[in-house]
Amino acid sequence: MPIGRKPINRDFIMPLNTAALGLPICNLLEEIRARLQEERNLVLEAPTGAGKTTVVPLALLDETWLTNRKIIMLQPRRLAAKNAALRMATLLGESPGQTVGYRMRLDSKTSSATRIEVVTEGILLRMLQDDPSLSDVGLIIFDEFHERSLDGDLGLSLALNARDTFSRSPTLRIMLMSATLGTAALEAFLECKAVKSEGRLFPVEERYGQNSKPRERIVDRVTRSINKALAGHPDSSLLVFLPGQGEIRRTMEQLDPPPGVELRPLYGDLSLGEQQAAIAPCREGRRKVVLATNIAETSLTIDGVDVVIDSGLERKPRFDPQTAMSRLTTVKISQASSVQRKGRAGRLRPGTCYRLWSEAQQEQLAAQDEPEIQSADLSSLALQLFAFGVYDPGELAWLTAPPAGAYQQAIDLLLGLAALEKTDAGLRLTPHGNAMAEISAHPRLAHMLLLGDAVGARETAAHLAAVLSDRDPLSRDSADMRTRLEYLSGEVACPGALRAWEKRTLQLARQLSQQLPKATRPNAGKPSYEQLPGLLLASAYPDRIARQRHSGGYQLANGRSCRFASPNALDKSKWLAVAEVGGVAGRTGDVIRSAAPLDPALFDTLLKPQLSEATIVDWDNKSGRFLAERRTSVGALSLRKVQLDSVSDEARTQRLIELTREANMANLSWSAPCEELRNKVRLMARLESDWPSLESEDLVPTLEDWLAPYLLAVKKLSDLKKLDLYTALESLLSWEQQRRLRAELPERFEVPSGSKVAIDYREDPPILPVKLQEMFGCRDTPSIAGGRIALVVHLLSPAGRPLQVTQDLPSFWNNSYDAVKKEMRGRYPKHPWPDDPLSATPTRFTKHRKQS
DNA sequence: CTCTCCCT
Repeated sequence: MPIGRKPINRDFIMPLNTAALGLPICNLLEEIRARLQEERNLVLEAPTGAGKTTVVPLALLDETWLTNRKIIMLQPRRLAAKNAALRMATLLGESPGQTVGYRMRLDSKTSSATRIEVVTEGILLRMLQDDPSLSDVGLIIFDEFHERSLDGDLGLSLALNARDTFSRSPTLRIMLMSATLGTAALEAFLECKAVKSEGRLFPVEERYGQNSKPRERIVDRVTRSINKALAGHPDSSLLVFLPGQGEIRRTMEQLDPPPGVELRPLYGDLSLGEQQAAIAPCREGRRKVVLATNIAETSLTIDGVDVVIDSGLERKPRFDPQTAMSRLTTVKISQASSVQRKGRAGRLRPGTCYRLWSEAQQEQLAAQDEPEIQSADLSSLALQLFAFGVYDPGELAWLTAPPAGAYQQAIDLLLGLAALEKTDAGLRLTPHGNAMAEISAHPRLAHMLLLGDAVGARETAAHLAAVLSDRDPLSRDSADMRTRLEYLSGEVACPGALRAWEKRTLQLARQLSQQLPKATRPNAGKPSYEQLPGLLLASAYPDRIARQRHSGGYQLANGRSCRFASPNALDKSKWLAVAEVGGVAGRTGDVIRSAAPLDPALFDTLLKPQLSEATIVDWDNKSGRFLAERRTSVGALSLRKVQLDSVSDEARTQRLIELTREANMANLSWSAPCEELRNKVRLMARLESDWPSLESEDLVPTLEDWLAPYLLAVKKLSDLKKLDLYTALESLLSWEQQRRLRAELPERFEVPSGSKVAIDYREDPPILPVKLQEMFGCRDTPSIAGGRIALVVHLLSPAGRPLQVTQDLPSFWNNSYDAVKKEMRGRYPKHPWPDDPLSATPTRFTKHRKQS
């Protein structure tokens, strides 16, 4: 025991908890202790109100396996972390910073005596970076793990990895605390059995909607429901869950509340004061209707509410790997979320929850929310992994693995920001990327900070990065990023309402600035003061460099179009560096939320690395030949074109391949022999391995390999049709394969009459169409490929009409021939219809010709 | 038809 640390009187604390607080979790403490004594992983399943956050860490403080190492408890939110530390410290008769401390960005209270640290999830990643073995930590508790935040998932995977990599004794213990749904997956992942606790909520009655007007707008349904509930619960305050600000505003416009009822909006964009006003209790004799977004589901609790009205909807961001942008979508909530929302009505006494959907629909909701890792921007995660020496996410164990598409997008972005480079041994972190990983901001912003430093604009870059890494209260009024910079630099006095924002943003900026490498001398050229905001933003968001269209609006380097939501002074600028783009899924065009003018002269200096050059070749109908031009572009925006004198064979071939690929090879002449070759090779591939595929879906991706040599002769577009496709296809087969193809799958088959009948390879199995009389005496079904493929024999009448289709000739002679003979003898009397076809002489002629 | 929540 460290000198000077007061021994903790657990006997005093625990009875206090049990008796005074009556927390259900207290009955399970002995079991939790016993389990952690034996096992290194534990899942604790406990609903809200069980008291786990306060009681569990304190109860484990004196366990011998801790060997004086710390307990780290993770919280998804700053306020919750601070509150948890405060409650625990109070129970010990201390204040935060003694035995119990907390740490979060820009705010911490810890000391050398601190044994329990409550930290936000992002801090754990920084801790791991400082000490990858976590040598002074004995237990990590992930609280509210069911929320499945990106940092929580990543922190768990990295903590498990740290334990495996630096195995020591006693080992690091890991505990997940989660709400009641979905713990089975956690148990399986950590190979342990959950300890389950009761909750402490009052019963809440669930009332489902009738779904009588399914097409009614959500705002109208909510309005009706609020009016009904206000009448039906004359003394109650209401909490209404809506997806977003728009619905809150429209509902408030429609409502005409009775006297004594106050309407209070509540969402994250409101200032702290406005949020507190929404939560504050009413004056005596009055009641309130709080119209809230998801902020009231987890972050803020509203006391004095015993009726909840749940629209069943929420807005969620969805990262689109195609455009590297997140956009908002309105989606149905999960069952877990509906339980959480309902619980808000039962905190102090029994309550009622109105759900605006039917009981049958409840069953169809997803059981739980999708883990954030499945729909998030993964560029930060990818950079962190590389900084930890994890070059492939597959090296870690994941509860939910990062999706491949978004991960690849993240890698592409990091390559574009020069954080990664390709080497013969695969992708590696560059020194620049290493410096980026040290900075606690999105990789785009970290890159911008380093560039700002290199052009002698460290402070401006830090101000911009700070603005862009947090909620931006100015975005409603102004899209021009320069407005923020003027406030933060002190050039323009900041309005009083923005003082809190200004203070926090400057704090953030200072921290970011301190994370940059020590004073490097500006070495990358000197932009002018006017050029700076645009340059910095364009370095962070090169894919959102935008150029005005003649028709108005802008086109982005990523190919999409966007515009300002309302007339804006910025649209005098032909070029913009756009930072944030908004827009709701399903609506056409995106909205520019923040941007700065961009000086195109920078493309010749500091932004030169963003340019790409390409030779574009195309067929020119007028001159009847291929023309080439050299094109300089920023992403999808073309800057300059220069006509070239001649077209190289290589460039022309490449263009022809593109055209062929776009046409899915329909621009080539697929003759009957080509088709037959393809059919035959398909047959052989079914019988044997090692045959190439001539299917379109396999040929199109490999056009460069097999078609390119034949394209050298194609000087005009019309030459494509003359190209010898058959030879090109055949060359995909080895000589031996070509020989065997002819031997195994012959063009013709010799039937008993001596005719050499063409086999029809268009069907599988192939068809042998032959006059019935020519097959007399044939006891076995004809076959090819050394007897491995029985042909489908189409037995034809003398007029060439199919009489019978069979793959079993003996059975035909035995069973069906007699009936065919009876019917046909009258119609074709000149042809032979013998009683015993197997001993008759096969012939292709009539009786008369046969005799002659 | 003016963007959910959260964090280094």
